[in-house]
Amino acid sequence: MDFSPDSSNPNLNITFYPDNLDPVTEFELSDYLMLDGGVFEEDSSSQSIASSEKGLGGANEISGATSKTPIMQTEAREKKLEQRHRVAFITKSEIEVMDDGYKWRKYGKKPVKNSPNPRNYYKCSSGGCNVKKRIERDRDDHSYVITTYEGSHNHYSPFTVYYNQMPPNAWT
DNA sequence: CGATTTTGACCAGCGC
DNA sequence: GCGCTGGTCAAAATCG
Repeated sequence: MDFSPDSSNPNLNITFYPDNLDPVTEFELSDYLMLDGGVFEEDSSSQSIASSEKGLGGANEISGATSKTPIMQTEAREKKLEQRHRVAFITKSEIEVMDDGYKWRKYGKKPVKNSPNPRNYYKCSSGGCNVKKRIERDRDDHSYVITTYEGSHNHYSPFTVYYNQMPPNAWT
């Protein structure tokens, strides 16, 4: 709420969603890793999240997801969290809250140990959809933002809907 | 006026 | 059993 989606967030754009990333996007995906907690059934939906639903996977190089990732630690606690699709992104951006097309409602904030930065908890506010999202800044580089999605949406992103309804060249 | 953020309290799991 | 940590809830406040 401390930011207006229009003026102060030039990087949050619809163009960010479709297949090809728009050059306009100000932040760069420096690193992204996918953590899938041992799901009961070979649920490939977690992968589709990374590739299609996020629209980022496509041509992205999964450049060594180990370069700078304190997240790897959390992998340990991953084991106890079963059946939870988790996708973690490390994004370089000044703005932590990125508009991925869904409506997120913040439901909590916590100070992180070993970090001066708080961590924010969001939930998808669409009816019946209980996807969670966790946003936190890197404690070393304040310019990096760690975003973790948990679960899969029951519905399409509003942006995706628009995209599907629009003629192929409506984005130029 | 409805929806969303804020913030502290509450709760559960884990380690010692 | 106790205390710590991370995660969630809920009531009040705020925004559009």
